[in-house]
Amino acid sequence: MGASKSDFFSEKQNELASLFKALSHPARVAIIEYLLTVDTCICGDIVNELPLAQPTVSQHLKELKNAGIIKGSIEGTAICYCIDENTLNKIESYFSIINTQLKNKCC
Amino acid sequence: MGASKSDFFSEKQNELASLFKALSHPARVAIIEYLLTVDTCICGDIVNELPLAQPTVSQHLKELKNAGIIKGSIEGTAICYCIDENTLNKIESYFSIINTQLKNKCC
DNA sequence: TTGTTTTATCGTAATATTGCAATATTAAAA
DNA sequence: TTTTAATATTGCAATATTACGATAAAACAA
Repeated sequence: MGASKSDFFSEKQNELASLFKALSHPARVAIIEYLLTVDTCICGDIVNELPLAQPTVSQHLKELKNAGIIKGSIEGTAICYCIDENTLNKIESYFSIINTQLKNKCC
Repeated sequence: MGASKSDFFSEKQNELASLFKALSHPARVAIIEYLLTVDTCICGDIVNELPLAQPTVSQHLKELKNAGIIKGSIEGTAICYCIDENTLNKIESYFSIINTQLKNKCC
């Protein structure tokens, strides 16, 4: 096969897996970290920050946007990208809950 | 191509991407969540919890183990699996730092 | 209009992932 | 030793991902 049997898992599990998949490439981690280093939303120049061709970066940005991890707004010829704080807060909460539950375990 | 150009990114970015990749499949999210529902490490019976064949589950467990997200110890014929608290704490810290930094941003 | 800049999409090649049947391995039980 | 049970490995087919050249689309400038 090759297609994951997502029908057999809960919607929440699939959503979480999608979020992690969006972050599962070093280029996309690098994009997030670059967006963090600047004080405002970034219009243009993300392509110049990465060692990848423009169509490749565009594809990675699309995946981050589809997953809801970043937001993009058109600003003339350029597009301004921001991290979606809401989504990242949700991810932190998820791990926070896991780690709280782990406190009472054996290992 | 198809291979990611990991040489062009930092070691930390590659490590993070690997962790997220390990969590990027609903079956592996389900495994983590199942390990959380029990009070001790689980010996055996992970295969019965998932709608996947035994070799497939074994492969998913291997990926989680290689990423350092779970630990497995041999216990007779069975293998006992636990979540690696250390790794999950690191992931939470990562998002905690990101979210703190996001507090001072525009969007 | 024509040109320029920026980003997206298409098409395609290379590689990776997913899933499972068949089989192997390992350790305990009979 | 032989059997049984649990997990791992191999091999392979189906599908997904990654990367980029070529090209398109959108918005502004001259």
